[in-house]
Amino acid sequence: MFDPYPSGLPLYRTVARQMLHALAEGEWAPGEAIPAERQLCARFGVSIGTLRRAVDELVTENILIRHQGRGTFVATHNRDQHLFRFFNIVRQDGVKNYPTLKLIRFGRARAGKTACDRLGLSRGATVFQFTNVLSPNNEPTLVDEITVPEALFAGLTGGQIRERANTLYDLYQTSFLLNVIRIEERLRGGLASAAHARLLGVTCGAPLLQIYRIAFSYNNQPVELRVSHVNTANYEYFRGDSQ
Amino acid sequence: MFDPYPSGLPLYRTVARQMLHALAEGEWAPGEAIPAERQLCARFGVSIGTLRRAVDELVTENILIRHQGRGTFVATHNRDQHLFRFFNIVRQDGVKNYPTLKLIRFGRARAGKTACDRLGLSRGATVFQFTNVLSPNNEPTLVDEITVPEALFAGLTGGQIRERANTLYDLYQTSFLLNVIRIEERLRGGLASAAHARLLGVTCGAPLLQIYRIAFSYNNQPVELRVSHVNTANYEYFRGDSQ
DNA sequence: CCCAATTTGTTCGTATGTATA
DNA sequence: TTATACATACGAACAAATTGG
Repeated sequence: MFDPYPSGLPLYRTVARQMLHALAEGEWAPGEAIPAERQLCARFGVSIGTLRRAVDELVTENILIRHQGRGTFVATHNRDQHLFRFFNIVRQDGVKNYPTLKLIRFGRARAGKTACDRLGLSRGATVFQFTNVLSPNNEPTLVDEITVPEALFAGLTGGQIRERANTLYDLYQTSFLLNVIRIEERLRGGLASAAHARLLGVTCGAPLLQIYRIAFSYNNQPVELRVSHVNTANYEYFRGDSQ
Repeated sequence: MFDPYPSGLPLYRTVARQMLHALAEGEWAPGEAIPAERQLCARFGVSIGTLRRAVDELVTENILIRHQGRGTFVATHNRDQHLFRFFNIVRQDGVKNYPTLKLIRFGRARAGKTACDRLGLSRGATVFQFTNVLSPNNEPTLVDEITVPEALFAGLTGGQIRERANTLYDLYQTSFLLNVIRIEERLRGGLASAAHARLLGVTCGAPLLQIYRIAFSYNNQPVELRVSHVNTANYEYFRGDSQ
């Protein structure tokens, strides 16, 4: 059998990569339990210690979740602990409230230059573009302009976005088998355009926080480009911990 | 001997806390190697596996650094890998360049209400306040307004800040035994005041990125409050990874 | 250049504890 | 209660990197 993982790596890391491969292939689906440790030891031909270390890696990356006595599960985007992992806007008094979401626009277009670069698309590729207004505590606070490749999101409709039961990333996960496991964000200060001012209920030229996000799935595949404009009069972007 | 760490915790965690205690007491100084694993096993009366797990915790928190064949060292703020751990401003073309720093103001005052709250000070406590302009690539880009408690920084002078060889946090570490190991940041959009506009070479009312930072040492002790105003015309705040 | 001592890194396995179904 | 699963703790054996002679 072909071993796609060059040696020279520690055994626990090659096991982790093999598990990542199984996840990317959809062998283990989000929300489901993966086989028990002993079975995985047999499958990969390693000791319990080595296997646990491999699983440790995927757990610290928030790809797997362990529950003592129950099993090890593929992380999903519909668990409360994870709702705020990719939503860093909190009210200045510290209140965390998941926002309501209103779809303003949905369309299909050819990707621009930056979208091609950021999403790794070839020129002329088509994308879906849509705009959401997010309102924590029913206060319109963010405008999200989102771009995703049609190749990965075949058949996506505005109705799916409107009628989704959980977060957008849960929709990506359940309907398109795309698991967002990592994001990169770049933040700047900016001024409200007329359109953004209207959507957020501020004056044109008011200061806004701008966030440029790329969301990645397995194998560092970019799946979403998102530009957010945030009214930080009563809210702020919070970053805890280090790293 | 009194055990300050209540049981019920796993053994490896109590060992990690005891090591943290030794670090906070200054028994192991920044840049120095801590005793070898076997010696630590003897000292704490645990097996090699348990000790390594305790060390693992401090390594993932960037408090210790392991080097195979050499030893385990207390992390410092003057290593290249760590220079950018707490400096997240990069040029939009991706170039990372450590900035030159110019001290604009240095003074001593009574802490205001927010400073007392954030730094855990009692009313009327005195603080040092100083202002820096940071210029990556010799372009004035950030204004940092910094507040630190006099109780922790006894004798701090503007000269020390000007003549420091490395980063500010290296000065905190070497001169005041304060190790910044974690930060919290809150970001907002704002407009340039006249003073900030002059320092950054922008027009009054230009959009700026505002960063409110609290820096923590061991035991979650806050040691510094910092408000940054960033001109993001050519630079941006970058956040990689997840967590 | 090689050798030996030291130190951390990896892999193995066993035994026991704790949580869940 | 019982069975299963993950969590903790122990320690042996060997590999790999570093240092100093």
